[in-house]
Amino acid sequence: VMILRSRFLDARRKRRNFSKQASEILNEYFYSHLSNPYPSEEAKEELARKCGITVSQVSNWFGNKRIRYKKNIGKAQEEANLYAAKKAAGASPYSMAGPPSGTTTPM
Amino acid sequence: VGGNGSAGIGGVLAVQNSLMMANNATAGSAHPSGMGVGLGNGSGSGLSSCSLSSNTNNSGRTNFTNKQLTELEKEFHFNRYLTRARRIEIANTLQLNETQVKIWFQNRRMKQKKRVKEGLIPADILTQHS
DNA sequence: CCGCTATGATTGATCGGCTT
DNA sequence: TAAGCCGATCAATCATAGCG
Repeated sequence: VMILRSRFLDARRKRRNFSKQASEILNEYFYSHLSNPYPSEEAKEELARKCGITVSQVSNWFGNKRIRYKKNIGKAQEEANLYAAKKAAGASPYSMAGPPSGTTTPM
Repeated sequence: VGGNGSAGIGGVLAVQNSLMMANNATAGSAHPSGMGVGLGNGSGSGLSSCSLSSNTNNSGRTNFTNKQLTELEKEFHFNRYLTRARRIEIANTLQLNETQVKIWFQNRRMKQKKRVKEGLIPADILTQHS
């Protein structure tokens, strides 16, 4: 049993956390577009370039981020929200529309 | 951690093994497109019962066995697209639904495309052109 | 050195849109 | 009109990195 179990540790799950800076860029984008955190293919390419990762990795990051963000809401996530608020204040040519919720999300 | 309740011992067990690898070509076209907005969603899961030979988890996710995956891979290399007849035959042999076989092939194609796109995997057999 | 959490990747299945 | 495919995403899970 369990033999076979991943014969050779494929280079797939051998991940390496992205650089702090890459995470910064991704998070900034994510929180700056909370109303629609779905970057276009072009946006993904640019993010990938800035972060030094592949487009697929950017897609994976947003996929994981969206889901994990939802699973929290009301936790440190809101705290991270000020992340965007702060950076957005500085420069954000994007439009911030309807935030997820005013105060606390009843549910 | 056996995540799923796969038999504790002497069972099917099996974690994502290294059952992948393949190549092929065929480029597709990527197009951006507007889509739904905002997070949120809400997959309506209406599962219940079903205790046949389908190993679905608590969710509606089917855990294919190594045998099934091996057969599907084999078939995929033979043909990246299925005919209705072939699909039925395979579904029958592997005890899967036609839909599952169909979906598996679609996902497999996308997977390969992705590999070719960035990864250099290719070489692909079936480049019969020019 | 160990246990737990954070995080990147994989994948069966779903959704919308377009084609046949 | 229905069925299949594509592209993107979801949702659950795996496996490892990293921190205390």
